[in-house]
Amino acid sequence: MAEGVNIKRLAQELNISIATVSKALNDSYEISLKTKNRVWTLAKELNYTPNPAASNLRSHKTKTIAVVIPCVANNFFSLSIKGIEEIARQYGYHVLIYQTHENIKMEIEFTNSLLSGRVDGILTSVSSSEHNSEYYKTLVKKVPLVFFDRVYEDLEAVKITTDDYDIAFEATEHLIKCGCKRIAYLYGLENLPAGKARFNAYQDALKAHNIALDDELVIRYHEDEDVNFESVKQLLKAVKPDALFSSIEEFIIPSYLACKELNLNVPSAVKILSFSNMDTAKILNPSLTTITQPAFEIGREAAKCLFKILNKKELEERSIVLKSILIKRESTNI
Amino acid sequence: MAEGVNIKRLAQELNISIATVSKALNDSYEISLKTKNRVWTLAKELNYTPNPAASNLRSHKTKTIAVVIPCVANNFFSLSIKGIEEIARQYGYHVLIYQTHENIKMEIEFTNSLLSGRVDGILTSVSSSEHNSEYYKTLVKKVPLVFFDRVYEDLEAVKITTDDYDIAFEATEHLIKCGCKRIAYLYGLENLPAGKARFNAYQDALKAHNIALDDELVIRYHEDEDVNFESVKQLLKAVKPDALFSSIEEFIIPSYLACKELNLNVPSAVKILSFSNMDTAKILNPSLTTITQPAFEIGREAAKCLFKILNKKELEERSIVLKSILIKRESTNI
DNA sequence: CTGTTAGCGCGTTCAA
DNA sequence: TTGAACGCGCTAACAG
Repeated sequence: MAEGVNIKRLAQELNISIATVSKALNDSYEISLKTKNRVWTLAKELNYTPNPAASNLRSHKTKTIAVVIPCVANNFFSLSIKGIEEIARQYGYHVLIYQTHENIKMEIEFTNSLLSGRVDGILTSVSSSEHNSEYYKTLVKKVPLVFFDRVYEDLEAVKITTDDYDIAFEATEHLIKCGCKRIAYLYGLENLPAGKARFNAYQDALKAHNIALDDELVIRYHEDEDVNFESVKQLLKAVKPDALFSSIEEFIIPSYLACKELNLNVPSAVKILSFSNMDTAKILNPSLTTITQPAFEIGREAAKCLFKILNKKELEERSIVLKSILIKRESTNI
Repeated sequence: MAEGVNIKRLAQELNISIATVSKALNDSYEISLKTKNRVWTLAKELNYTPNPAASNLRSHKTKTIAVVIPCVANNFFSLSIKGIEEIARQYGYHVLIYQTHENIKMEIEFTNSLLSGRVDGILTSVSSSEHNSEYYKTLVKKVPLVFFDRVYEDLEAVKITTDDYDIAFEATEHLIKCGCKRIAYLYGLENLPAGKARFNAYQDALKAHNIALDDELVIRYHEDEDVNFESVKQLLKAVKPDALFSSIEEFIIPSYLACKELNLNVPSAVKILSFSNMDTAKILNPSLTTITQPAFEIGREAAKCLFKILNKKELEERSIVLKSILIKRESTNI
């Protein structure tokens, strides 16, 4: 029934011009309420839906935004998408998803493919593999773009991030107050501001409490999860830390499994603290303390900013920083 | 640089007609290799990308598919999307995401909004809130549509599902062999074939082992997680089961928390077994046995089927059933 | 308030 | 082998 119903057809049936129908459907002030009503009722009757391609071609508006992220199968990003989608619906927008898998080439390829007018704007959380701000420097001039969570420091752009430094500092202090002296750091997102801020906060907190830094206590994320497992195991055996501060949730599983294999009780022998948006972290109580980023809110804020830009509204801030939450666990409580 | 580059521009620069450029770009047999090469090189030079709206308007092909699911912030669905995206990329397709939040009205609204030619095809996992096969009965005739995981039984359509009955039977038997006699069932997806199959398998397995069914051992999923927590707690207190078979992963957290609150050791006092795609389930070893659905593969298969349909290729099967895996845990091993 | 006209960028006749 | 012309469905100027 909806097949082949276009404004031309509506115009014919109502004996008015195509332009009038178009204006009526867009609720233009030029059209009388009476005519509008006639058009609207017939449109509903015939189940008319505008052809998006035609309207886009003419108006240069796609009613579509793109989300370019490393991966959807990740608690943080899937929650962000949920937030983005919610806002997009409010504005009647559609949401395209692109996963880069931390591959900078795909990131560029996808983003370029969006430049031909497929979307009105883009939300991006950059890949951690390489630094690529030159590319984005020219890109932000071509298309409305909002960065969220994973951003580049040296880039003039609209950014939604979290208080990585502050919360990591607080978390480190928490471990110290729990009596930990040899806190290992599982370093992720090295190439990004978020990763660096977390690591700096860890170091600064140790210094502030007169605890010597020790390079041996730091291990770096590897994309092969077996390697991470081995690294953590090696660390636990060789350096004997009393806590593991995991800066990304990908380190949680190898941490637990390594402790288990070495018969190290969590949290009495080794405490584990991690950035994480896993719901299941609740079950790991009392052994896991988590830093939870407001992923859903980040998605919402990022989308809101983008729509402000699209609607040419003034942004109060070009950079918004949301607060994370440190969820302490029973036995690690002070 | 890519701004305003269209076939008209290419035609002008090369002193040939627009039509020739169009044909050359589409590698038409009518055009000489020499001309094609001239066009292709210039196109690359000027960074030409075709306008998707225009080409869609003309050709009725959008190079876009939609995924309509209850929620992305869910281990199963986010993995499915990952699989879908991977296949879509291979075909040069774009992926739109719509979350219904188990709301049948949104499901219909979204799906209808896609009928005006915004996408070439749809992948759907239906909402569990209500039965709605009448709607889909007419829909499948209008647009290429593949159902995955959550489907309607009484619907002639292409479906990708998993072996819910078999695996739930195997899981129940596993619990029985571990010595459990009073296995509680946490019932989710009641309105869907998957949910019913799991429950039937549970009952049939008990019968096969001459264990009496007991309605008191069954509780049903409620969307308010506090209610679920209370239900499980109540169940544990009043009926004293020796195992909880959770048919959806949403029951895992309330199950653990309830056991904890009642000081019931898992798995020695109560065993927990659940459908789940959580990576972190690994940590819960030895207390949790999981049934893991091949979410990623389901996404891939569903997408593959859809593209076969779009390319008018013959489908070998209109219904594909993939195998789930029962991951047994140490202490519950036989 | 309503209608006429002219494209948006592309693909597909059909004629040369 | 190429090109001129038309139209997909809609919106935006401009007339009336």
